[in-house]
Amino acid sequence: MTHRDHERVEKRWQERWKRAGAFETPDLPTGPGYYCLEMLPYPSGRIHMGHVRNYSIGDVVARFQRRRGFAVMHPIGWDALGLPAENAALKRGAHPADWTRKNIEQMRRQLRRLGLSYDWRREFATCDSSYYRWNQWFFLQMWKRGLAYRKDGEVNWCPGCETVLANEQVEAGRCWRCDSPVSRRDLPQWFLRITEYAEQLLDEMDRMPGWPKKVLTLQRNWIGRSEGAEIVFAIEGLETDSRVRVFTTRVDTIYGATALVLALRHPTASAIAERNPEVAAYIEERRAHLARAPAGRAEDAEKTGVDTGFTAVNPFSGESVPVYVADYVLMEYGAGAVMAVPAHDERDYEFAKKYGIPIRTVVIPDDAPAPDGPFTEPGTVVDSGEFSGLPTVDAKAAMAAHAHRECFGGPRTVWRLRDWGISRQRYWGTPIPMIHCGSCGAVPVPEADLPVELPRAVEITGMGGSALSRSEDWLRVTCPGCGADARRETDTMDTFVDSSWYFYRYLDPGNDQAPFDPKRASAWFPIDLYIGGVEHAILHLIYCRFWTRVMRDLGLVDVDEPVVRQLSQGMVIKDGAKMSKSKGNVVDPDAAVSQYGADAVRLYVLFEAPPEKEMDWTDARLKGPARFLRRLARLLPGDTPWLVETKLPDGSETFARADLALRRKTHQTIWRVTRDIGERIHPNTAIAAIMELTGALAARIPRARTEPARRAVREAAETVVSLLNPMAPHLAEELWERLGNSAMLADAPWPVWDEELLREDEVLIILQINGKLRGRLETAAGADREQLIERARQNPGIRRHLEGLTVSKVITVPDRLVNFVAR
RNA sequence: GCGGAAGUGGCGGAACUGGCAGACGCGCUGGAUUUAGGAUCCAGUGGGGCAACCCGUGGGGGUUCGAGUCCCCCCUUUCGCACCA
Repeated sequence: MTHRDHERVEKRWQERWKRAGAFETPDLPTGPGYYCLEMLPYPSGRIHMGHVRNYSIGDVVARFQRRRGFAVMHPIGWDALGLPAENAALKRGAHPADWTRKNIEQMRRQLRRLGLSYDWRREFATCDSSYYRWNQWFFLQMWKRGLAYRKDGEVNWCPGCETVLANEQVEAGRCWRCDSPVSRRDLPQWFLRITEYAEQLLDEMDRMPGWPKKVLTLQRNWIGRSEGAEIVFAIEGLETDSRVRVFTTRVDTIYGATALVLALRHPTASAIAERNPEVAAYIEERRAHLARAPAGRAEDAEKTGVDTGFTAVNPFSGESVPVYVADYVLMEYGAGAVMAVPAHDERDYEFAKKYGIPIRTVVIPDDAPAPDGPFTEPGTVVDSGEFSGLPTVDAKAAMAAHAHRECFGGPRTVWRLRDWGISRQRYWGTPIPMIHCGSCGAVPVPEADLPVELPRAVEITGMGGSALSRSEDWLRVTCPGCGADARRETDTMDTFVDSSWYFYRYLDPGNDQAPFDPKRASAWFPIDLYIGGVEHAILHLIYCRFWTRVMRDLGLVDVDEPVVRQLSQGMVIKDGAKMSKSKGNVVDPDAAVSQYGADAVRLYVLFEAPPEKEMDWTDARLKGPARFLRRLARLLPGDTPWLVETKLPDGSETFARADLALRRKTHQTIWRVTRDIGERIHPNTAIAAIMELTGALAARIPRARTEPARRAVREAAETVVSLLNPMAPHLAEELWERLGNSAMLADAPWPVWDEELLREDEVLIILQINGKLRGRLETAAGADREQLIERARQNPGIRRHLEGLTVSKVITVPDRLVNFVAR
């Protein structure tokens, strides 16, 4: 096989597979099924190396499991809604739909060139209304159950373009297009009540051994369960709404509370502001300031606040403490108010120092001296009435219980996770199926009217809000409730909605009665392996877990979790940096495939590093795997015509030592590769093992003159080709055929190893004195311990070093080592 | 600051439950073939030493007959989160 042959060979096999429908999967598996899934790509225009890596890894597993006898579900589709399509529309005037379709065409061609074993009949794009109508349907189900609701939410607002901006459109606090300073605005937004599932989502993670620890940790932190207590303080002299709840994880420090601090947006802060112009002015000034601040929080910003003049009663001590309004208290977390304990909290300490709030120590360290600043560790409670003398842990429990008894609070758990805001003021997304009616309010679109399709004729200007809000024909409807004139909701859904359940749709992409047939879901789910980039460790991988639970509660699926095993593959970088157009370090997969072939490119990305690690693309290294493939192609059958005629060993042969050694290597390699792919998902070491076997095979071929020798060679040759198939499928098929096999390798069963041949009969024993290597010993496996020690003593290295020493003990590991402990 | 992960030849990386450190590959050196090669083949390749040997998995301690692997402390690099009470 010459340099240029790969193109012909690869095209040939891609056509064969297609013609034979080799990778088409039945809707319901007849035997055991395996669902191998990779994250679907966004059709940005061209595939990049991250895709090549992701899909190559998935393809290895899919092809492997298929040959192991599973019905393998291995689909692909397009995450086709989203902002870039609108940006393209702005830049070059193409309609988002056309731009997207064109990109899909192009990228599909690129993926096909890689020889991936997808069942292409299941392909769909999330911008198909036949898909997103089910987003809408799910939304309506959630609305019915109170899982979807509308409330004010904060958005990035560009006053220049008069539009809402996504976070990534805000650059250093300014609009990416017109450079106006971006402010924040409260607008009504749609939310999904994911917090309802926070506890389940968190607890289940203890039972998800197939997920990377890293991902689980990220998700745990994101959900952020926090155990503490809620305590009610009464504000003195304020008639309306005078009770303020605070959340704390350190109730044990409550006797040290020397202030009550409210968030800027706290209702009580507003009530106070009505009476106190100074407070009102402060709140307004701060909120205006924060509105101008860049998206993301001002982390090291200096804390500011204002003394309201009001006081609140600490229900534990009965003491009155001043009430402040300050910018460091978050309205969205806990109760939106905190008790300030400067002696035992960094932030309160900083705040108290600045405003002269007293610092009162109520917890002392158990063994260390008290620190200069706040003491935030657990210790022993002091000066705290009846609770004095208790260790922190006990005080927490006792005080929370006390609060509960006395009806001014009690134990409470709060979550960092917020409800999922799905509203986007965009055109190219799933329209939220709601109608606003003057008399009925927000009314759901009747299910029979779904899908609410995106109007094709819109003008995308990037100004003046979403294009939908300017699409009068589309906007105007009659209210399904009262028949009055009404308007459609113009917000569209976050595209994370699309990717939260797409993998169910692959099972039944043509279904127009339901999102999918539950029988199919039950047959294929949970997904056995889900591969994608680490960047989705949190959002996508939590949303899709949430969605599956909602679907479970709707009775659509019978699993709690969608994914058994998750693999977060590392990024592909170049010269130590992320590939990007601006850096000009993008490697185009097509160019590499044209030069070296899909097999070589696949082999390279698989071989270069284990999947979960970052991988630095280096052109020069691609030569290694490419060279290996070329060498193999020359070797088989090459100038070894007898290879095609030779049979496989059938047990009747008597093998010479070298032939037996080759057979051992063959079977050991089957074992290793099976484990490396099937269990560890480390194609890199699988490939190394195959290369080793190839080396042994190549060395043996010219010496194989007897029939048994040739059979051993034939076995090794077939094995190399067969094991290589998941990684380099085209060349493997080609060589398999050249070796005289008529059936496709894709349909051939995965090789099995002979246990007998796994074991070496000759072993190398390591000889040590006090753990230091002093000699080696070749011997038959299973040698007797005493004999082994005797033979070890004869070893020149051992004899020399044992001279003058007394052996106190000999440690042996059967078939491995003899270690003399001597002094 | 909090939390996680990782530090092994010139480079990417191997090393199952503690038992030959450096598999496999890139690169490099020497040789062969070649008009030429950024093609191919053979041999070598952790460091030091003529050698026997000695030293080597970020640094320092420890456990063990034996540590890349287990425990403690430190350093570095990375990735999340970031006023979450």
